[in-house]
Amino acid sequence: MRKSLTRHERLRRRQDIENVFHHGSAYRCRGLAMKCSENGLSWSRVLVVSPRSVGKAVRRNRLRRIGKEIFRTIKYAVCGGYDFVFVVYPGDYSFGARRQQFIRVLGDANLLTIL
RNA sequence: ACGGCAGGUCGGGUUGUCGCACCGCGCCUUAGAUGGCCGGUGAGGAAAGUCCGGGCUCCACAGAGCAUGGCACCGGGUAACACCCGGGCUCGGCGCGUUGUCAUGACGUGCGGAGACAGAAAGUGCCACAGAAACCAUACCGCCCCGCUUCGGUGGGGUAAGGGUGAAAUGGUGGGGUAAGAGCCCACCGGCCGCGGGGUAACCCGCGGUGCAGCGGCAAACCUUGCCAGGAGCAAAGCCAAGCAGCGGACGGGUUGCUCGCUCAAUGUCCGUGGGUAGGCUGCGCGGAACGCAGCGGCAACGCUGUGUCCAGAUAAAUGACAGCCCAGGAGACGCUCCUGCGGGAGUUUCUCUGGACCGAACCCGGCUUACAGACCUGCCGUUCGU
RNA sequence: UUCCCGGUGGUGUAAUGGUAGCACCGCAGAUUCUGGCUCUGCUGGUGGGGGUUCAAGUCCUCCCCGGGAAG
Repeated sequence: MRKSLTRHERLRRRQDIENVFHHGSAYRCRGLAMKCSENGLSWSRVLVVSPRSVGKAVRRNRLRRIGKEIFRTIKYAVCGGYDFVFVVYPGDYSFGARRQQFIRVLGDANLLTIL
């Protein structure tokens, strides 16, 4: 399976994002929060966001990119048909630790097919 | 060699795997830039703060003035500026020379530095406390003269040199003069006025006159003078499809044969128009105040000419993840070399560990300001070593 | 992205350019058998740097922090 993460697999419209934030189910662990809701499509869409408390634009951009990278690499195991919003909180975590956070939160939501 | 100051340049590189965005009249595919392949490109010196100045867009606009805001030595640069360059003046620093003092100094000159540097003889206002007095008048302690005196002082007058107050006290220093004093008089310095010379100008130099009652400070207080500014900002603005609110028109039942009128129900259906917001496209990055190199002009900022290059375009917002090697830098270990005051210090091969700051384009430029690990270059200063 | 406000002790607020006050809180003492109330005293502040001025919380300028508006 491909490991890409194209424009269609990202949440881009303001209306869709507001919808997930207001009506989605919430899951969280230390360092990460997730909201998701069904989108009626055959594939999933994702958005990674870092709050103001992380720091300045450089640090927030970097956290967001790491989050996108993690989702890209574990995408093959995630159920389709959902919109995800990940909120990445600050903390001194390695790439592997961040990856475990994503897997745990998705597991709590019962949206992992294998593993 | 080390350290400091000032100015300038740069601000990690490279390989592999996976991944992202844009571009190509590239190729395949598809109803269709739908998907794929190939190739190219992909953050900064500050992209930051949003403090100035422009371009660009729309609105307003006959012309002029007022208000408001900004700027303010002079000349140049520039599209423009509160920026830059050169010059002047003032201030303070260091060095040198002359002169003087018990001492601090004064003057001249050189170097490098700072300055929002128009006007306080147009007017208004403020200058707390202290002080006699803070700008229009004058005297607290004093000094001097005259009178009285119980010899302690006291009354009248002159004076502003000395003391005192204060951030600031009516030009400064020295001499003459005087009852004591005072630009009262003189010399020098300062100020003002006039003339001459130099300079585009700011300003400078020289000569002469004037005792200087026009003369304190504050304009980042009001203000005056001169100059410059119409307002908003790419979320500007334009276009596209859809068509919500609204607007216009058409379409009902009953009463009667029909029309008007009245009444009832529906507050609907269809057509047209359609502001704003949301969506898409343009604006938006191949031709510009662009960048590199060379030549010429200019003290310089900068300009001109020639030649070459095309160099990010995202939009909940593209440059990432992992691994390896190299390059700077830091720490440690075993050795080796040199110096030694025998405590140690300096340099270096190899190995190990560590390790790259400030920070993310959002219409685009020119500046300013602020943040910043480290490296390199140039100049000056200091210390040490060698010649 | 653009624009606009604000910052004074721990908290809430005053201050024509001229000694930074007031209230609550805190601390100490007095009063009380003890605590509270009350009384007396004290600690502690102009967000930071630079400039103008004799003198700056106030005027000018550059940063820092906080809040708000437009869509």
